[in-house]
Amino acid sequence: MNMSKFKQKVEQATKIIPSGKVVSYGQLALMIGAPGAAQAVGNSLHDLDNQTPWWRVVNNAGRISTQCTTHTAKTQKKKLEAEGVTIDKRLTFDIEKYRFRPTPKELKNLELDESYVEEVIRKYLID
DNA sequence: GCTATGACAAGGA
DNA sequence: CTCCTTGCCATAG
Repeated sequence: MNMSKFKQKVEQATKIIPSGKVVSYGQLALMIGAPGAAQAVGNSLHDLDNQTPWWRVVNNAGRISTQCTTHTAKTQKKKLEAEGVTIDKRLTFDIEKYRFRPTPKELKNLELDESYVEEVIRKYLID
């Protein structure tokens, strides 16, 4: 299968998200070395199969925003709740409470150079 | 190579 | 807080 490097990284990054944790599309974009590609990330997730925990990726407002018919918001909510994430009826929740903050080591596994990793750390791993 | 599109993000009304 | 506009990036045609 011809999968672009971008998609491969999206898949890889998604798979390192622990159960019960979530990341935003923009955050995932940063994790794979594509700052600002939040929308492209969401687009790629749509193509990936169900082996990848796509439900752990939400928008930065702490809200489930998918309208996809095969990966419905209802399904995503259900899966997240099964992992311990509390979500209200408006499909919103406290994202900061569950946000996954990857370690430098995990980021390096995604084939990123160290200087970039440090920049991401400054932006996302600081308390 | 250019244009349109989309499971986004941030700021203004 | 919700709705709308503008900006970004990676694909499809």
